Amino acid sequence: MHYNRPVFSDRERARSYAQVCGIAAALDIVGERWALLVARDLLLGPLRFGDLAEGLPGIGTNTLAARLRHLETVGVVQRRAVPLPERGTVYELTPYGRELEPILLALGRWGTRSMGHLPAGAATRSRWLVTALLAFHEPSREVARPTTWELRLTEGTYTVRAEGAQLAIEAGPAAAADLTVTTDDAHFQALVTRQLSPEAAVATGVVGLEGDPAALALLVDQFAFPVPGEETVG
Amino acid sequence: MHYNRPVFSDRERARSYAQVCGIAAALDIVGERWALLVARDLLLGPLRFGDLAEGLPGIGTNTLAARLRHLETVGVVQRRAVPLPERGTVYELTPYGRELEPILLALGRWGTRSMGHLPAGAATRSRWLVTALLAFHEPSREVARPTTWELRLTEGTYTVRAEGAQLAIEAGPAAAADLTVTTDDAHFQALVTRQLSPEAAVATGVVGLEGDPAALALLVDQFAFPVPGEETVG
DNA sequence: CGGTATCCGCAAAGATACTG
DNA sequence: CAGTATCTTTGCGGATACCG
Repeated sequence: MHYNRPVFSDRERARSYAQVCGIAAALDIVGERWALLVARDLLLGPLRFGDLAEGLPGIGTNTLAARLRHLETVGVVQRRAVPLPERGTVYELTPYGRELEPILLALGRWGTRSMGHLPAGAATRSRWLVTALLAFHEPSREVARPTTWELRLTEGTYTVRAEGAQLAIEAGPAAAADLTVTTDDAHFQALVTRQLSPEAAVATGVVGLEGDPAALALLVDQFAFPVPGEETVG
Repeated sequence: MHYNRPVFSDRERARSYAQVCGIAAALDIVGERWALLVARDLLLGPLRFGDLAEGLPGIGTNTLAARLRHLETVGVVQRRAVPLPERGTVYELTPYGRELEPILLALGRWGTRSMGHLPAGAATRSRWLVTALLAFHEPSREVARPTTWELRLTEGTYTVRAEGAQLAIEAGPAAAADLTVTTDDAHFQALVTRQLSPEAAVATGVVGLEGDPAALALLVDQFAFPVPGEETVG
């Protein structure tokens, strides 16, 4: 693996902590406001500028552009041209940026216990819900054979694939899913947090299935979300 | 475990990402400038306001006070009165704050590969060097029997204790050390990064030992620091 | 020593308008 | 759609003065 040495601008140098410490160095790179949230939204695959902006309510296009430029300079994000017929540019994590994944997921588990402070009108995105699946995946719940689910949620479709103790999720439809689950974010969240049983979900019709119905319980079982209200900080 | 629900001020509410996402919630709490560095410096034990300020060059006492107030409100840090004869107040991590440790250490390992951008005059602290020991501790290098080292470095004394695959470090002298190592930060760093052999260190007198000299090689062996120049980003 | 309070200047961030 | 330009607001760093 080879990377370029990023050339820091005067501005970046001025804001640098300038400490001989790995933690401070990391924060020089991803410590600015919004930076880690950009990385979070890219965990499930490349996104266009507009999709990123929509997924970061309140960021302002100038700030987003500045962050992307910075993250590109330091080797966390890279731009890639999308070929015809779609055209355009997408942003994706570099291999180095992808190594933030376990850190982001651990941070997410830690922060979940402090979600009590969120205001009533807090923003919701399907992508964040799906990312939480990664965070609360329980490797010990191994699947007997490789299984693929397609999740059609409020704002998009995601593919979940389990193989042994491994779980991989990416944006987009599945090539060949064992089960396709169609529902909205709220009901899907109720499912994985065990506030809505798979049976009830199907019986009441709030969740639509296509494929092997038994795979729904298997999906829910892959995750160990904290019980709401327990061990909460704030 | 019970925590209070933090009451966010108007300012904090205004800066909140307000996203239903554990990662965003975590950044609402520790995402501001300096916040995670305060937590880092508290990993090895409680500190006074002045010690914190000294360990965060450039922070400004008002900003430090604001951060500590915030971290206290959200349940990451707590103030504690120090009894006589010392008197005063120290800040320490709460149990919730202590759970940041693995995250901070992982972030530090990640950021270490980007330390190439640091300016020539970057600040150095014994505490950060010792924290790096925690980050690069290699659990597979189990010690045959519990061993305690006392490190007398440039800016203070630290106690390292290994037991099986576990390693614990805290600020302050050891009650009963197998070996006391006296040297400056630069030579100690050279030791643990294997740029200076234990034999050479002792032979040239740049490292002073008191106790079982064989324990020095054992200490160095507990850590797997990345080889400088290899797999560097920036 | 252990902070708090205040003022200044700068740079980042938010909002919005605009352009290729 | 993918940004840039501009304006306003806010946070941060630095200095200093002050108080228990």
